[in-house]
Amino acid sequence: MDLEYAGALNQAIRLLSLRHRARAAQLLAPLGLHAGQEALLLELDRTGPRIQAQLSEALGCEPPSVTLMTRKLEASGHIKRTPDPTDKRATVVALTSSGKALAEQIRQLWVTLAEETVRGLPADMLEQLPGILHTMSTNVGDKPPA
Amino acid sequence: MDLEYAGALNQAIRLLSLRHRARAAQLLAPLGLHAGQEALLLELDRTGPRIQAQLSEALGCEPPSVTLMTRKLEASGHIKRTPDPTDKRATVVALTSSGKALAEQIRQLWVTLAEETVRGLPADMLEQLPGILHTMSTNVGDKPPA
DNA sequence: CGCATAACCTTATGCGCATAACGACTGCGG
DNA sequence: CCGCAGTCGTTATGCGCATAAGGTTATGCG
Repeated sequence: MDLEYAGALNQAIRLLSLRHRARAAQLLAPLGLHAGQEALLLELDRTGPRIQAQLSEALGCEPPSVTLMTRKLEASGHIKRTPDPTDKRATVVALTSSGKALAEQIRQLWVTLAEETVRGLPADMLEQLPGILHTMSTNVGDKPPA
Repeated sequence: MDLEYAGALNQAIRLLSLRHRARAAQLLAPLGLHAGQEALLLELDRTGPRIQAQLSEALGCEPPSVTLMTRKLEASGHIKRTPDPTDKRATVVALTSSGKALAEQIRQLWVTLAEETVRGLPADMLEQLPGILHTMSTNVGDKPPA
């Protein structure tokens, strides 16, 4: 692999990360949300109440991050945290009604963001793109099987 | 645009961002670097000494971030910050010899990271990929011309 | 020439993410 | 039944990033 290609690729991924996240933050700000929180709300809306460990897995971030995010979203009134009756270690996280409403708005914003992001790309690329991105994620992200 | 497609796309970008950055951090840790610092060193190595405002522009992050990163890299001995003789507001940032050596190592690691990232993708996609990513960055990132 | 505006940097503060270290609980093997 | 490894969550700490506000120097315009 070429030094120049590798640099261009990594730099492109880094820039896309920064800008996509920044744009998401702009769109989410009117809803009173910070970038990253939307994923948690969408996941809960998609699958129903879940344990924090499951959220951590689904969101691709570590348990301490989930602890803080859930605390803040609870303070904002969008989720509710209750002790799991069957496992005294765990706490289940569920959407409140305001959280459900917010999830719906986020989905609309995400259409806007996605359209904006892929503007000008050929149609056949649009088909492949999610798969490509997913492949790269798993290539670079799967836990060491130890 | 489809709600489902938009969700998948944004989620894929978010996950790729997290994992690619996390993997970069793993690779950079043995060099004593944190993710994000490598871009600054590579930029300096590519273009020579620069003003912080130029770095801010090149890296795609805000001036306060550059201030902190440069302070820490200076504390690590990899760069040197000196007042600009022709503009008393500005400070020019230059690589030290240890910084130059580090930049070379980073370039090697980036080949590793890039190869890992695109593993399994078809060759014609590899050609288009940097352009695609760049297009998405600029789509979502250009400053409002205000 | 003088003054308002703009550019460069810094400080303060806050969020999302990470790792490390810890206490609480579960559940399995002896 | 008990002890111990593994799981769930939390706290503490640190980094990269952001925005907001302020100080200093440069510059362009009347």
